Parts: sequence; C-alpha cells; structure tokens
Amino acid sequence: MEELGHEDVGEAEEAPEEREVPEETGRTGESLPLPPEGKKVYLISVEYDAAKKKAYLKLLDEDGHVYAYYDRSNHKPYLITDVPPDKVKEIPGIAKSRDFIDAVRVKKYNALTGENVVLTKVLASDPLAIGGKPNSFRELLPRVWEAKIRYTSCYTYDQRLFPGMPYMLYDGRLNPYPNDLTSEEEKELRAIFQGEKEEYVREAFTYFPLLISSTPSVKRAGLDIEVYTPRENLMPNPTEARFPVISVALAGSDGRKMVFLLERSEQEMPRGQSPDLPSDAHVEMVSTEPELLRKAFAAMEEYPLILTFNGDNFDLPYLYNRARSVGLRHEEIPISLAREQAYVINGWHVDLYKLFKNAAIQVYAFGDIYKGFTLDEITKALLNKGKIEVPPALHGLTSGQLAAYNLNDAEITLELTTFQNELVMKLLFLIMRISRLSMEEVVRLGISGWTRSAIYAAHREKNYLIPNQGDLASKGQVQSKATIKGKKFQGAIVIKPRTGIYFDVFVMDFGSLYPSIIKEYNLSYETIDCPHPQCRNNVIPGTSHWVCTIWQGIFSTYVGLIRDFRLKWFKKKAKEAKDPESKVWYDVVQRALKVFINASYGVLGAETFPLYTPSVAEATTAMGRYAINQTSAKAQAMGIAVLYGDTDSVFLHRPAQKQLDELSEWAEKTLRIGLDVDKVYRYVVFSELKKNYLGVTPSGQVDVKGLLGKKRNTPEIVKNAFNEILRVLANVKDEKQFEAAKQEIKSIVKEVYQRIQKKQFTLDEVSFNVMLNKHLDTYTKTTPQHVKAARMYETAMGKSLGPGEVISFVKVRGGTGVKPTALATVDEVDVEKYVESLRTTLEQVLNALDIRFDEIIGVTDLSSFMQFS
DNA sequence: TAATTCGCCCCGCACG
DNA sequence: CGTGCGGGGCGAA
Repeated sequence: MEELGHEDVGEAEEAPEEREVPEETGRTGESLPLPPEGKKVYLISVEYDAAKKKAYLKLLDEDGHVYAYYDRSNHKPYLITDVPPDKVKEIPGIAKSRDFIDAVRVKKYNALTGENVVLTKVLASDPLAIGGKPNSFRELLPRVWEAKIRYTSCYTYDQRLFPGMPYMLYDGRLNPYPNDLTSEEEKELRAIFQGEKEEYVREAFTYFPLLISSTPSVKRAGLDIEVYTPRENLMPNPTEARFPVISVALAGSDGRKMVFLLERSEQEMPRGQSPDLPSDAHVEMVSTEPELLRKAFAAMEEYPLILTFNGDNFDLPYLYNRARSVGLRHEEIPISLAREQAYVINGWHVDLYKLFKNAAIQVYAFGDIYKGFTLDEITKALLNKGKIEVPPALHGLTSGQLAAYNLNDAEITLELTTFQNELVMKLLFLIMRISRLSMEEVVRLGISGWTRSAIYAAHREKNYLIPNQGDLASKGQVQSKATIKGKKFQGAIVIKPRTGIYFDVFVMDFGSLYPSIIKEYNLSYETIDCPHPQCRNNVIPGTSHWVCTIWQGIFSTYVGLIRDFRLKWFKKKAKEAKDPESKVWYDVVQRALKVFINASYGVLGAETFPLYTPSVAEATTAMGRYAINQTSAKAQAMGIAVLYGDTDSVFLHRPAQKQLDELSEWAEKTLRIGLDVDKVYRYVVFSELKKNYLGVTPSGQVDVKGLLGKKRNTPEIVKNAFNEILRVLANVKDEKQFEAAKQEIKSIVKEVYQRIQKKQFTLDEVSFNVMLNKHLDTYTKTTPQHVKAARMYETAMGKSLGPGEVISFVKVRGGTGVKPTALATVDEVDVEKYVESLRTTLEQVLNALDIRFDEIIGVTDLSSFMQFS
C-alpha cells in the first residue's frame, strides 16, 4: 500500500479526529540483555531511557540478537554558559529545580578568538531540564552554548562512540573491537600523508579504521501491508485505521517469505497456495484480524531490523493504530509511534523511502539514476525490474494474487538493501560512522544533519567550544553579488561555448574543486577574516577576505581528511583492486565519502546549517572562479584553444600530451589544486548555449548535457527523434563522414515532422510529463500547464494529486490548451505545438551542424504537395 | 526538517 | 498585440 512515497495519495478520508501521538518513543533497553563477553557486536544506536535517566547503547550481533549496554560513566546532560558557577546557583529556576545537579568550571578552546576560556558546565539529571520545555535551563541563562544538541549525540561524542563500528564486552566493560592496522596499511597511510602537518596525520590515523572496518550482515526483513478499502483510490488514513488489514508480508534476509492473509467472506478463490506465489512462500490464512496482527507481530519480532517503503507514514502507524482499535494492548504491539517516525521495539526500523528521497543519496551515491521516489521507479532504476503489474482494483484480486502482490513488495523492499553485495547496508554503516549518528537518525536526517553531527563531534574531540550561529555573524559578511536574483552570493562561472563541431577535445577538470579549495586554502569559519594583522595580506583573489596563516581551520581539516581518504586511498584502491569483493567495498567507501565532501561547501551557504558561514562559501566560489579563469588564460597563452568550461573544467581543442602535462603541473604549482584529463571526446558539438552540448567518445558513446532532448518533461516523440539523431552522430568518425550523417539526420527530422503532421502517434508519445512539486492549491501566482491538467484530472477522476506526482498531459486545440493524457484524444491534439517542441529541441543540435530545421520541413511540405498533386 | 549557484525553456500575466 | 518579468521545472556543476 505504500504505492507512492508521499503523503496525500488518493482521496483523503473524511477529516479524522486528531489522535494523540506520544512525543517520546517509549523505547527502553531494559528488557535487552548485555552482550556476552568476547562477542563481536555492532553499535547500531545510542538511545535514552527516560525512566532510568540513562543513555544506553543498542547493539546487534551477526546472528540477529539485540543487546543493550547502559551508561556506566554517570554521564549527564549539560550545557555551557559564561555565567560563573556560583551565579548559576543563584538562579532559582535552576538551583531549585530537582533536575539540577551541579554547575562546574570547564575549560574550552574558543576557535573564534583563539583563546582558552573558562566557562561553566551546568549539569542536569534529565535532558529536558537542559532544553525542550518552557523553563529549561537554556531559557533561564543569558548566554548558552551546546544546549541544543540531542543528548544521545552529546553522549556519543563525549564517549567517543562510533555508531556502525564493532564493539566487544570485556570484563564487563564495552570496548571498541580490536581493529589494528596492518603494518603495511600503516606504511601506506604514512606515505599518502607525507608532508602534512603532524596533527593532520594523527587525525587521519584516528579515522581511518572507520573506513576499512568491515560491516556486518544484518538480519532483517522487508515488510509490506495491504489494507481493505471500500472504494478504489481511497488511501486509508493510518491515524484512523478504519479499515481492516487484510494481508501482511515479510521477506527476510534469511530467505524466509511469509504472508499472513485474512480470510474474507467475499473471497474469490479457495484457500491455499496460488500459482502466482513463489513456491517457497509460507502463506497463512487467518480467520480474525487480531489473530492476523498477532502473527504478523510475532514474525516481525524475529528480525531486529524491519525495512519498509514509507513505513514511517503508513505501514507501521497503520498496524499500530489498527491493532489498538481491534483490541490489542499497547504491550502486545512491537511498534512505537513518534510524530514523523515509527519505531520498532527492541529493534530498528528503516524507512527506505526516506533514505532514497535524500538528495545526497540520490545524486552522489546513485548518480541520479532514479528521478522519482516511488518504489516502482527506484526499483526499475536500481534493480532493473518493476513491481508486479496491479489490476486497476485491488478488489478484483484473488487471495493468492493479493498475497503475491503483497509479498513482492516486501521482497523488493528487502532487495533494495541486498543488491550489489549489500551496497545500501554498507553505505548506511559508513554514513553512521562518519556522521556519528544512529542508523535511524541517518535515515531521518539529510546531509546537513550528517555534516552537523560530524563537525560537532570534531569540536568535542578537540575540546573546541561549538559556536552558536550568532557568534559567526561577524564572519558572515558577504561581498559578492549573485548572478541570479534572490541568491545570497556569487557562484561559479561558465565559459561561453564556441558554437560548432570540434574534433579531438580533451576535458581537464579539477577533481573535487570546492573541497580541494576548502582544504588547501584553509577555509573555515574561524580562519576567514581572522583577528591577526599578519594574515591580512593572505587574500582570496577577487575578494577582500583574508585567511588565517596561523590556525589550522577545523572545517578545512574535516573536509581535507575526507577528500584525501577518497582521492588518495579508496578511489585508487577501487581502480587497482583485483577481487570483486574488495573492489565493491572500496567503491562503496568512495561513494560515501563523496556524499560528504560534495555537500561540504553547500551547507556553509545554507542558513539552516548551524555553522552557516556564507563568507566561507563565497571565498570558496571566488577561488574557484579564479582557478578556472587562470587556467583558461594559461591554456590560451600556451596556444591551446579553450572551447568551453563550467565551474571546474576546461574543454581544450587538440592539445598535445606535453601541453596537458605542462598545464597539470602548472596548476599544481601555482594553484595547489590537481588538474587532470577527465574525458576525451572524438568530437564535441557545442550549441550556442551554456550547459548545453554533446560529446562523442572514442568508443562511440554519446554524452548529452543539458539539451532539451534529454529532459524528463520533453514528449517521447520528440525525445525519440533526438535519440535517433544521436545514434547517427555516434557513428561519425571524422569530418568527412559528417556530410552523409547530415543527410541521414535530415531524413529523420523530415519523417518525424510528417508523423506529427499526420497525427501518427499515440497520446503517450506526445504527452508532457511534469512533476508537481507543491500541493495543488498552493499554485496561486500563476497556473502552469501541468497544474491546469492536474486540476482537470482531479475533477474528472475524483482522485487527488499531490507533490511528487508526475502529471501527464497533452497540448490540445481550444479550451485552455491542455488536457490530462487520460482524458484526451489524438483528434484534438494541437499539432503546431508539437512541431515547435520538435523544432526547439532539435535546433539545439541542428544549428551547430548547420542544418536548418525550417528548410527541412519546408522541403517536406513541397514534396508532399507534389506527391499528392 | 531543509546543501549551493548558474543557466535554459515554457508559460502566464501585467503593462503599454 | 508585443514585450518584459517572474514562476515553475529541470538540468550542470
């Protein structure tokens, strides 16, 4: 029933009574055992037991057993303030609070001033006393720091814990599982970091084990439920849970396949195995719903990790609320609900929809190969298969078919974590280790939250005071003006392309340009515009920002380490690795690191990031502009034609190998950033537009960038014509072959044009597919065409459409000019509009090839006229 | 709860 | 009716 991963799918039920949802997760590790002595266990989450007022670690072994280890250090929640301890104790709201423990002196390093300062640490017995309720200590003190960090995170950093890493109980104490580097690894690591500062190398050695330590195989199950609805298109409301759960499926990593099916009077098929189901599936018919739920819960409890697709918003809340309303007691349900999240008692729940929707995962971990966020779309892209085709109404299904459909979704959900040698699980563990967050937090938060946590941990590690956003205000002065209206600072530059076709093009680029700049130029919130007069001449070109020459920036160190690990170790190893197993591992690590570094610059420019420092972001892009401008100038001075460039790349026409080497050396020496050949093209076709070109590699592969023919919302008939042209271009080996290719291309254009004119197409071929990004009623300023179509669809079909939905519509004559594809006929299609779409899409390529679209269709008109006359 | 800017296209809408 | 601007979507980096 997860279907679409966003809220408001289908017709909403009548407004439900707001049911109270507990804030607290209600989870406790009380009933969980200590890990056995000497057993390797993995830290999956750090949690807080509100009753015991203690943090505890929740651990997992490879057999699927869950353990808890409660704090034994008597660690307490705290905040930092500059009010002296005796003054703190004079504040009645604090001193008289029964949660107040003590106020003590604490030494911290203030990175902004470079001073060691003595501040006050105010300790409490309960995290809520620090912050989170009306009279929390943080509200009663004029100036506080570190008062908004979740207690479980605070505990993680202070105890130097690494979620995702193995631990072992020894003499009743939990210790990191021994994970010594081999002497060879140590030697190699030293070699890589040769020339770096001692402190930097020391940190490299601290963090390296996180990246080479293997990840466990986690016992887990994909879960999916089906709910009866009286009408089609009605999305059952999980808070109300008015309709019966008719099927629950689990697919376990141990190979078990289970379906619990409710016997229904209207059942069309006799009980028993259906031919649609896999033969090894265990299907159990259950006569009452409470019994069904109990059985499903019992099955769930056999797996420490439950995977769902949209389970936070649908499956788990539905199960919980339905179970309650059919009479199960709270204690019988292994689910606990929070506001936006659903937890599994004594285990963990990962909603894969949230993970895959995470932009950083989508773009950097999976190379942007899936665009939408439905289970269907993600599955098609990553696993090369879709869901079972569902008949229009769930009602028409036999029990066997229902079970098969249900189980298939559970299996696919599981498979999203098993494909490519458990890529997603490995990625999760690596992100946990780097970000220092529990598994469920990694899934819930985005890259900003991950980076925040990682950098907070670095502060605690060095005993730096974590600054408040307000402390950085003086460091946030922006000097540049953005090119685009409404943006906060200037970004990258794009070198205007030389329109036309060029053979033998070499693309050089700065690998990880912004992270490299941040590292190499020591950019960090405390190093930009630092207080030292002697640093003032260390200016970032094109700005009046200077950078500290004395302090080593904390942010630049963090970014630098990740970048160096990725570039100098894992990318290299991935290339060199012989056995596939380790190749996959190196590649996963490399991808995880990529996620973090690529976002490092972005978060600095995001107001919601607690260490928001736009001046650092601005200095980064300024240095980037300087780098590419200098490189372009240098190349031209060397007599190489620069055809194009964007942000971190230059496209060079027929450079000699010697020249490439020279340029590379020059960049390393003068800019201190690596510049290498990234790509070679047999030829490149540049349109007159920036960010729009296509290149053909020596092997005949065609890279298309930005062209309309590539865009998701371009109609298929136009896209197909575009792709046919590409196929012709892919075969062109030299200038001589272009003439023949041009003729071929012309005939392709002519043919498609005629097809459009004669309406020889299906509606799907001419549909525009545009995503709805907001709720329908929030389009108030203008009414875009896809919104018009969506509204028509709603009225006609009685089904509501929400954000994330892709609207399919065609352009028609008359009326408002558009119609949802489902409501239109070929007859009413506005042919002119499609000719225009064909024209603009193809002209981006044709112009560069010196082919006139108008001449082709003009000729066509004439010839067809002659034919008929 | 939330990474950034640059660039292009189509369209809707207000203004002259 | 033409023009210019901004909303909206999608892509490049």
